[in-house]
Amino acid sequence: MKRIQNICAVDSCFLCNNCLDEWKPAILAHKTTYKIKKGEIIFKEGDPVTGIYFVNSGSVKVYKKWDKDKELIVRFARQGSLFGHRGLGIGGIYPISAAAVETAVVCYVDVAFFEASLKVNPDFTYKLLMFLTEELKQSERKMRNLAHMSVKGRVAEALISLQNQFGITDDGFINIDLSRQDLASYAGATYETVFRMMNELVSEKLIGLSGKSIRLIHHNKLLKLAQDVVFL
Amino acid sequence: MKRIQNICAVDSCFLCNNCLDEWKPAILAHKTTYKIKKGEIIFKEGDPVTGIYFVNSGSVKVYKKWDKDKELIVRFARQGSLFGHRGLGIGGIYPISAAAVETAVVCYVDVAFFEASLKVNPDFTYKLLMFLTEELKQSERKMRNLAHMSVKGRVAEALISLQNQFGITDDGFINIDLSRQDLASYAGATYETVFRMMNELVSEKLIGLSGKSIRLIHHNKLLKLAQDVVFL
DNA sequence: CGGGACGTTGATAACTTTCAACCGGGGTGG
DNA sequence: CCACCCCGGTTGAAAGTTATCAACGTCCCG
Repeated sequence: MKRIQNICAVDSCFLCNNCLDEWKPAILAHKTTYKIKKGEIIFKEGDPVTGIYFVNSGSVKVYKKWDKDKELIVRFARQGSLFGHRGLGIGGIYPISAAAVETAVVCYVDVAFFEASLKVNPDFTYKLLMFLTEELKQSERKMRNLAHMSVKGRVAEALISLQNQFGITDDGFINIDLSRQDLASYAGATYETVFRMMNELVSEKLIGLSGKSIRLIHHNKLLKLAQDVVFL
Repeated sequence: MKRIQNICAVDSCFLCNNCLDEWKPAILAHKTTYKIKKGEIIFKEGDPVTGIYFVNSGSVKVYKKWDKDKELIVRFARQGSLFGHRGLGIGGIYPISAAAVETAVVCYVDVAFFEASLKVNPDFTYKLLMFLTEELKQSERKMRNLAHMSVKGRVAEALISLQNQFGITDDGFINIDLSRQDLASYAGATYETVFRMMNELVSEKLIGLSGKSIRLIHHNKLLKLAQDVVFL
């Protein structure tokens, strides 16, 4: 996690992009920028909260640990999104961990400044409110899936979700470089089980593989597999 | 769900309680009050969003359905809390359902008015933001538990959580009248399995039963059972 | 008195994790 | 340059957990 020159692309930053114009100079003066290497941990649950992060490029997993070598990936943050905001509110301790999945550039502001932004900038607060509402919907949806959906369904859902978030490359593969381990953590199941389910999906011709890359072939059947009552 | 005279206890209402004083008359003029009988459904996921509810008395379960006769209870709302706010944001459709667990009195304001409150009242928006942040923390915590914790642990966790939310009666029992079915839906497991786990907990003397009522006996052991790394 | 909802229990089936072993490739140190 | 090691991927078998099914009991309400 190396501090670098500010190269924040203002128009793809949640903070800059949703703020009053007159507040932007303050942001630019205040924030710092870091480059985070693939795999590097940014903060861990239990760490005292210092600030909020905004993703410029790359991708970051937000996760909760369990048992030293088990975790659940709660969501991914990528360009234009933020993380660390769960540190707000009571406690002053991050309830989750964050690490770079793909080498990332992030902007950082400390909590005090962030809260000042909220005070000064009601419209920003409102935007953040909407952002949290969406996160909460996703979160509860995922909760229900973990409780009731089979692993195969969850894998299907995870893949669709990844494609929605990261898009596809020119040759049609999901545009993210994710280890199988992380995929498993995202689907909320073990490595081996996810692997087997992937195999089934391949032989049912619902997805295609090329090395680590994954391509969705039969989007509709995948959706149906996830028995999805689409109230996204 | 019967409309009744406004009997809102201002000091236990999230809306009234967190708002500017000058906005309160507008609220009082605008809101309506309903009495909801035990078991009655207030809205279902998929329904178009009409407004936000604030709980005055009683208790309401917020849940997601699955499969006609399965559901997952996401949280409970009781005095001083609100529900239906997940209807905010894009979509205009409730992503969750709500029903009274114990006969409840709730205040209701329509979305337009609620959003007007947010605009007029930055401090209220901020409070709501904090509320959502806490909800999100809870939600993600529960997500992790569903993914990694055993049913027994989840039952323990559910009971502790219920006691924290609803407190205890004079004779030490958790102060909520909840069907086993709902308890199971809250813990995210089947009826029968939860039943068996309750039996185990009883014979381990961690909890006590009296009819439907439940008393926690060995709080610490329950917590440990839930292997809880307490970053609440 | 009958019916239905809820509670209780056991047997069985299905699903998922766990464990253990193997493979192949990339990087490292000798 | 090569042998080795370690990591991530792959596979099979066994164990453990949880859901499902079926049956029965009980209480309350109509």
